[in-house]
Amino acid sequence: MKIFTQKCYDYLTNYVPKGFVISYGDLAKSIGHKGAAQSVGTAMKTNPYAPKVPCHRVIKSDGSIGKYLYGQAEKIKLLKQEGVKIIGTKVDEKHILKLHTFDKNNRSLK
DNA sequence: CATATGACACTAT
DNA sequence: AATAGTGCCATAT
Repeated sequence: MKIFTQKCYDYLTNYVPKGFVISYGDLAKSIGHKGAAQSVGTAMKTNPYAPKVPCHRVIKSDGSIGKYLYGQAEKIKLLKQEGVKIIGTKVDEKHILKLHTFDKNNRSLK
């Protein structure tokens, strides 16, 4: 059982491909720490493995960019380079990785 | 060991 | 729709 921070890096490097992003909250859930969204951010910050881990592919649940070690502008730049569309201040939904969630009728949401 | 902090999320205005 | 208030939780101090 790896520590939280380690799992974050592991998940990012192995499950978040170039051209896609995931929210802090969903990342937390994905590694089994539901509710620890803010902690994910803390982890990214305290362990600047810079380009080593694609921490620029983590955004807020409302689609907005969030912060970045080298500044939000840099984060946006990197994402664009990877082919992610930015609409105004938010990331295009098509590039956001979501958990397999369902609505009340048990139909998967897109 | 106890408190504070912050790359967040959710709800109610 | 946009903003403010409240809750969360792993780390840092």
